[in-house]
Amino acid sequence: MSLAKPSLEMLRALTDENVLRALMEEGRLTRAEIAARTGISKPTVSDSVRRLSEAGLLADTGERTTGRGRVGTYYSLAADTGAALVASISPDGVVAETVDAFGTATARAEVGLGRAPGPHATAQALTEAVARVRPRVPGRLRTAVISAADPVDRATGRLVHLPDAPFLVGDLDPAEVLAGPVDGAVLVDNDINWAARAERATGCALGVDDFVYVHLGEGLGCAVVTDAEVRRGHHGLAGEIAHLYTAGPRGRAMPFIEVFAELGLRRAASTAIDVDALLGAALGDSATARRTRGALARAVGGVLAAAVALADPRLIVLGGLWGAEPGIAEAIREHFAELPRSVPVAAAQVAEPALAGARARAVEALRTAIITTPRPEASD
Amino acid sequence: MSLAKPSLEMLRALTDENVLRALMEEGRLTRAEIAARTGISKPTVSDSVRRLSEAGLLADTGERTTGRGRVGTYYSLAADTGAALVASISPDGVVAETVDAFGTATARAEVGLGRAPGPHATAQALTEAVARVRPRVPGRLRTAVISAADPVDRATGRLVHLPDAPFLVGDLDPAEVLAGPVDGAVLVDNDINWAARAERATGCALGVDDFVYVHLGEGLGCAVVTDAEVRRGHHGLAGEIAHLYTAGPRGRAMPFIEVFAELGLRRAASTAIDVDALLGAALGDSATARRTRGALARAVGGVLAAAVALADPRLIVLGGLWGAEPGIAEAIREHFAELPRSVPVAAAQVAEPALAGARARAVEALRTAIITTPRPEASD
DNA sequence: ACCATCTAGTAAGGAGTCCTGACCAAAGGA
DNA sequence: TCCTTTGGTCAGGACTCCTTACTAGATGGT
Repeated sequence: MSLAKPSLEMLRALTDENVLRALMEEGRLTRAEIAARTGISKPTVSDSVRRLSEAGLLADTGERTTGRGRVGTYYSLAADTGAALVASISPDGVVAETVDAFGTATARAEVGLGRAPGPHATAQALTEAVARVRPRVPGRLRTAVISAADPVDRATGRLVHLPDAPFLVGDLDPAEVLAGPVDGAVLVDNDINWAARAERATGCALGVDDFVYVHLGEGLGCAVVTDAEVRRGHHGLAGEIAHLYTAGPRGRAMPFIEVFAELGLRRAASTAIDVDALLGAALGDSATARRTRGALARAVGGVLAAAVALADPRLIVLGGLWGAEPGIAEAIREHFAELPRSVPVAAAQVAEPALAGARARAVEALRTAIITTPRPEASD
Repeated sequence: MSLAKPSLEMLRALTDENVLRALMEEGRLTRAEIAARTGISKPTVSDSVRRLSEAGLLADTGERTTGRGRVGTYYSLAADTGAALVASISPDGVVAETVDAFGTATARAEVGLGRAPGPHATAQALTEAVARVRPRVPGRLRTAVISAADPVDRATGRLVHLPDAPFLVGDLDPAEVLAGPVDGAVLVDNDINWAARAERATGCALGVDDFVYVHLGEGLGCAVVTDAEVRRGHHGLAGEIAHLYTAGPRGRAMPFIEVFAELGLRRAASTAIDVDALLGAALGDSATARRTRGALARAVGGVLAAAVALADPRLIVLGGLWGAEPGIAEAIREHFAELPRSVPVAAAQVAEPALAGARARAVEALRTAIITTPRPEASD
């Protein structure tokens, strides 16, 4: 039995939610406009606005309608309903932003990191970035959404290290670092998953319910979107494709990540791919470059075939430093088109994709937090 | 804006739904029992029962409470609320069942098929099976849920033929065949997907939200369950693993289905696996049998690794004629345990899994149909 | 045999929510 | 100045749900 019990209180809450959402989407509205937008009658809207104003969630903006007819009063969310924190964490540095319930970014700070910074320095950079945006926004930070360049454990939100995959950021628990400045829930996910959500919201996978986003950079990963959601799997490690068996050089079956070892394209003493070396070896018109491109295309093709077989996407999106490189992407596309059950391949197009995806979710989370704010019982 | 508009009608509908669901789960209840179960007050329940009785959805069963206190009246769903059809279609034959809203199977018929029957004979068998159960149930057949032993197109519900995969049932549109006897929606899905749902509901994957069900029989396939749902993908072809690249004999990368050609285990002039030959070649203690088992385990292991990489399941379930065969399953399990990121492997345990899964969904669909039955406006 | 006890269901009244339709207030245009 | 237009309020009514008190009818103890 997980069926909501009907009650008048529930109805009222639904009315208030309608009113709040209308204002979050539009910014400011008169009561008559809210009534027209939501389909709720004018007296009911007036009641709801009074309730929400008394609870401190709404406020008269002071603005008035102009034009024919009686002057109307514009209402908007109260100024102190709080903000949400968005941050992206990678070995290059930390970017932190705050957004309000209208989806507007209100502050931003970037903190760079030197070479091979380690988790301690990264945590400090995160703290620093948050400290820089914090004073520039009014109200509380009611929730945080974090993107990290490593796999994220779904249950704990901690970054995890998988065997034979590079640990780019390192052992870090963003929720712990943010426990001070943020007084609500902290949601952490992998940057590739956020990038996929961003491509679905505004990029080349606009509105596509089933697609696979393949990230080819220093690390290898992908995001699987089915039925309009990124599917994270039990531990949150869905899409960690380093160990997927594919075709290596000379037709041998081997884990995807091993292909780069065979081709001599991994960084020394690391499992990370040497992107500069890869681009140097694979671009151009020489016979060896063509051979390298072919080897990469076959290896990636095996991965794409696996994704198609298991997820049946409508589209495949290529992202990452070398995955989105036109010369290589074209080779992949050509090879993949030859395989049975090929699907369209597109290139990622959203700028700062991980941050964009996390930002959209942060707005949602903040709105939900505002709507579910416990309100005092009406009594006077 | 996809937010429900609040209204009193919606509240009443919710109350009625609570009452109906309580009765569907319990069979018969007095109004006082319904009130206790749902948390709704007794007068409100009485009102709802009166409404629903007048609409013909509920009826006094004639039974009365015994024991201390005033006699109570038992109510139950009306006898003519209809039934749902469940059918499983495979080259072996058709099994048809009807279920009522309580989840009880009320009639069953099986129609066998000869060797290589073809779609026409299969359609006839389906018609015949339905004709046999139809007279044994009162009321309409308000919905149908069908399991088919071939891939199913998600948009149309038709069976589809994939290159290099056996087309076991053949070109068939179950919805068309059933258009006469069934007057509601017809839902068609692959038998492997239904089997996975059954294992999640009552079998070895009980309550597991993320797992992969791998079917190894004449055909090859799998079902991917993430976030508690089977994910079908854009066309409904998620889990069609015949073309997935894996390790073949002598370490060569090749599509999964090709491994069986290399091992000489496919049926003549077909892409179907010769299960008898496979079991003959792989079982026993001879050196060649051990070699064959090893080759199969490596090939399946590559597929499992791909599924783990892309879906991150908590569990893998092996099903199908040779996948659930203990000797082979053990070889697969042993090999898979050696790979990085191994996860537990279990054997399927539900009997008639496809039918069981479809049956459960049929009950749900029927219940929803009854609850959303348009009811006459109260007016006298 | 009688009465206390227990339970299903009803009745009455009240609180709360939403809507319709009439009405009021104030500004712009004719 | 008067009419039109528009935001907002008021009054009344319909409806839903709940609490409290009560009735009906059976059991079980004394």
